[in-house]
Amino acid sequence: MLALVDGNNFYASCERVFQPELRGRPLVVLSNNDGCCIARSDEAKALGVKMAQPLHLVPPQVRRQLAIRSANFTLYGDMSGRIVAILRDAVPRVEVYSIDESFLDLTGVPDQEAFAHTLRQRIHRWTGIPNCIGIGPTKTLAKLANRLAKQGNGVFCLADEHISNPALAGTPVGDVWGVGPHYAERLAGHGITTAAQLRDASIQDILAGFGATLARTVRELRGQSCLALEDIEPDRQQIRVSRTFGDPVEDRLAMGQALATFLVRAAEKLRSRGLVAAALGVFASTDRFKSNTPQHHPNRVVALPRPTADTRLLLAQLRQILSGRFLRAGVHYRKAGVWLTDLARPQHVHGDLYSPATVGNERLMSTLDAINRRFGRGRAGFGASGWKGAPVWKMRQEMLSRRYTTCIDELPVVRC
DNA sequence: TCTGGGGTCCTAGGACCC
DNA sequence: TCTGGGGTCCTAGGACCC
Repeated sequence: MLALVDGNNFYASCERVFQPELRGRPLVVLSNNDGCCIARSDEAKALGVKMAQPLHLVPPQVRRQLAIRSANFTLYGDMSGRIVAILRDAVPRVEVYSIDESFLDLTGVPDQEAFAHTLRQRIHRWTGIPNCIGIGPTKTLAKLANRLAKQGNGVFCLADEHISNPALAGTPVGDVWGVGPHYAERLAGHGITTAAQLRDASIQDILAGFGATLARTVRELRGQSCLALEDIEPDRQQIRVSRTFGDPVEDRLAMGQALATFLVRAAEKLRSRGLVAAALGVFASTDRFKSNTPQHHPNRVVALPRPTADTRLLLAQLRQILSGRFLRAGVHYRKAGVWLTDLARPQHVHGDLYSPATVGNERLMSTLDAINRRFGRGRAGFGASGWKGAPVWKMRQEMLSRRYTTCIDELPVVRC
């Protein structure tokens, strides 16, 4: 049996831990650049705020009632780590599925429901994050059980004998993990609108009409495990860093500095995972919502001469891309990003007979990383990123809370 | 005025091989 | 009039996830 532990309204709950005045109030957390609502407290959901709804499309009378925060991923990432530490202490095998969800292998746990109740309370007490736990024989059923737990008392078990129970008949098919809006609509055309109907559909029909992924979901709903617990995280295939700018950027120099900043960050992520990249991609785009202005969406991928994790070599490639006709003069770009692909462990890279398989100065990079780890991200950097004050391309974050758990100057103060 | 960021997997079709 | 069969690899696009 597997358990899925999920933080309730996770980002909103993280904000509430350190800002008690937000408790009981309708609260939304916005995406980067203060664009969309990506987390909502129960009270905000009750007011009708939708997931990923742009804030400016929330009706003014609703918006007036909302407490609003900019996304504070530094805080959420740290809170997530605390929860994972509790989980790893409780069971040997944990798969961290996302920032607020983990799968647990409950093999060997005698009374699983009692265990889940205890664990749930411990997480709440030790971190302040309310959470729910779903238990089921497959990941898909554990996900579904988690959803049912949220409607009930925080823990729900979909044991084998219950897989045919009314819970699945009462669950819209679109709420099943792996069924998105597009599939849900097409399934409805086949008369399948509930989880129970999907479970009972013909595997052949689903395979032919929707492909292997959804057929696997059907099997999982029947209690046949098709998705293993991945407690050893597989290596990334791609690392991407991109941002929407607070204001459109026309200036080539500013665009170059923005892209260099993203690339520096991507290379840090690459090294932190012990990988090298063999290809670099760069893109930029104009505001797709402004159809009356000139649109341009340049996108280029280059193979690197040799795989590397050296920021300087990557920046040299970026410079080369930008020296061509990548950007157009006079165009206002709204978003840009870089991605590193064809990732590999350096010891697995094939070289040729006469030259090293990978290139780059590892000692220099690890020294740089050590400095930034110790003194804060960006303390030592590269001229290409720009250095004179706040960049013109910075994102909008007008309601950002403090880094309560990761910055010594921003710790919460308790008075009594 | 204002619309996120970062991932994965699968499939169909084209190019190419013998 | 007549034009095979079987395979791999790559890529773009679509679907999904949080």
